[in-house]
Amino acid sequence: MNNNNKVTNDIDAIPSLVQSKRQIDRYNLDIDAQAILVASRLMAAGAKLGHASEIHFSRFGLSTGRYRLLADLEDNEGEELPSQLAEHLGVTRATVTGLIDILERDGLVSRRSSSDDGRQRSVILTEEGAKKLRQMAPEHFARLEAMVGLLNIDERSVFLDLLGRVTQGISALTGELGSKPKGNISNE
Amino acid sequence: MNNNNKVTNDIDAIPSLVQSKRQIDRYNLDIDAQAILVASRLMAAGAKLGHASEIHFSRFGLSTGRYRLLADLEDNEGEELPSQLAEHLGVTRATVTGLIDILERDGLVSRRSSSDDGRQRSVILTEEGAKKLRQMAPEHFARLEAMVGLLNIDERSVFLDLLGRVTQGISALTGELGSKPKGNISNE
DNA sequence: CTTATATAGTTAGGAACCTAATTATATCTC
DNA sequence: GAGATATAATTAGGTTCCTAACTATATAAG
Repeated sequence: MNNNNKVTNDIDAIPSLVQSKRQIDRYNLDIDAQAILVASRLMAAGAKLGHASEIHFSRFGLSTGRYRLLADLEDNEGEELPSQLAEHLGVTRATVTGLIDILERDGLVSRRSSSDDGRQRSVILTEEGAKKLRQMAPEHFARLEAMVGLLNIDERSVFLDLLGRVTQGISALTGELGSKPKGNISNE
Repeated sequence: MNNNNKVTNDIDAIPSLVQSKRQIDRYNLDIDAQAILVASRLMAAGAKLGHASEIHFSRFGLSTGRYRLLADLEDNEGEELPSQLAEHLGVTRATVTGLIDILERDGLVSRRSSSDDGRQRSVILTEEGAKKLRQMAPEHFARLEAMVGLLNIDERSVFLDLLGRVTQGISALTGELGSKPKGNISNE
């Protein structure tokens, strides 16, 4: 029952429609229970994916954030400023500093002071860092592809469309009540 | 350019299809770029939602985890064991202990030793905790509903179906290479 | 030129969640 | 009933990311 319990744990954590209904009914709110279910399921999925992602990257001695930093470096000729990395990854500069610290310690990137602007210290993908990316690519991408393997091509397009719109809607959580979501999303 | 920068940050962080293509092409892998895009977008959405959720609940003096614990208590007649809570929330018992500590400090729950089993200490939703849930319900659910407001009823069903299948696929990240995803998901 | 202000990166400290070890109680097995 | 084993909750310490404060350099205003 030990191992079994862990699996059950994940599955039981999936929010149900009856649960959503019950919560709404309790306060006599005029809310669509399925909408709440969508929100709850997306949160659960996001948390699950985040956790799985850390496990995935830990096999290569990386974390999700450190992999994303390396990949972004590779995508930019192997050299970027910390501020650019922060923007690309959608994290703060403070977080980038921490990611670089560990990657540098492990020899996957190095720091170089700029002569143009004494405040800047650009980050460089080392040969070892490039090798790491090369080595993990086949397994990494195969697993990502397998993850969406239960969806066919058309379904993937639909999913991207719907996910994009829900993602826009996330601002409803943080913005002013009753305001329309803003920001645009393209598939290119 | 200060405030503007923060908004741009989020938007730029959205992964693009060309980016996925470039990464796959670099290593001559036989992988569907759109599949990688789906995976990347879902990760980005999950992270964004997680962050927004914390901001949302902080308005009520709660965190996402602490709210979920209160809501689960309310859904179970206001009394549960920490181990049950851990299972329902999909977190470890250690995490539940930490959540309870703060909720108890704030007077929203209390702990009671069981006479049945001396190891158990059940958690009770206090009147103040119930009041907190009552007070936040209208705004909380209205915001959740608004979040999926860009999807009509049919689209919500489709999204739930597709999200469910992708969620099943997440095990491809953690499981053995080439193994089929397992576990079932119902909409009830 | 000097003072004020903006910007790049870092440091310090905090929140949320994790794993592993610990403590206390319960339940088997002989 | 005594010793081994299992279970409930907690504690200790680590990871990831955050905000806010700080340092150093660059730029603008007088």
